[in-house]
Amino acid sequence: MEMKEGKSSIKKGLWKPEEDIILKNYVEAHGEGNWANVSEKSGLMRGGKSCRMRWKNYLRPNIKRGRMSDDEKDLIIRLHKLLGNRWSLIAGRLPGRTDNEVKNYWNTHLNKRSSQTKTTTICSKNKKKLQQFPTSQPTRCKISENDDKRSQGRKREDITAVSPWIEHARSFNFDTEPPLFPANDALLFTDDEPFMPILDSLALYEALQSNGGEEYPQEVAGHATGLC
DNA sequence: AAATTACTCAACCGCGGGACT
DNA sequence: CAGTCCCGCGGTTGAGTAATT
Repeated sequence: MEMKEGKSSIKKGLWKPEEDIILKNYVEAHGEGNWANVSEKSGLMRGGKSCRMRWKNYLRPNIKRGRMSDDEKDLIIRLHKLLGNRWSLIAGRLPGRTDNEVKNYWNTHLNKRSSQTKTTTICSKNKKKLQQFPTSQPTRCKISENDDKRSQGRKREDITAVSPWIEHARSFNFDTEPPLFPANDALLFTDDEPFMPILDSLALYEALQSNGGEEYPQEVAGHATGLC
């Protein structure tokens, strides 16, 4: 897996304007996809993933850059409360914004803010960080030794370590026990809760409805209302 | 003015999953 | 069915820069 990108000839680091032009021209000529071949065929010495990421987060048409509007902030907060860290889902509701941008924005602006006001919705990973660096700022600190140790042995198992809420979720029987929907959705979801597929479409529906009810797929609304 | 600290965000990495052979 | 390839996601890093001392 990812063998091709392990080659030493693959260039890394910030993209230069001329590389952007090459990639943009190539994608506009050949379309998106088949990223693995892009570097080879376009002459870029970049990995497929890097090309895809650059296109998706920066070069793609209709990318909206700059400050988040209040509406966007509000929607991010609302959707994050409901969906958790599913940035691509959240970004999908924000025209012109990318998952990376939403994720960065959350981590740098909103997470900081919420950690100041909320005490019960710190995700398990951040808990660890906060214990390590007892400030309200969850972003990285310049303690490179810790950083190195942190980056080593970074594995999925660490992330998916069983926590009490997962155990709780596992014990929840959706077949016989449909979830209740309190008026205050904060009671239903916290950052510490797992993704519950059965609630996903409803969560989106509710989030969007209370945000002015912009367009959403019919089947989502139907699914959601069907549950209610 | 220089050094240090804090912050932002583009980019990288590892992984899971679907498609294909 | 198993192996491989590719795509996309989410977590994390680190360079660049702003703010502070």
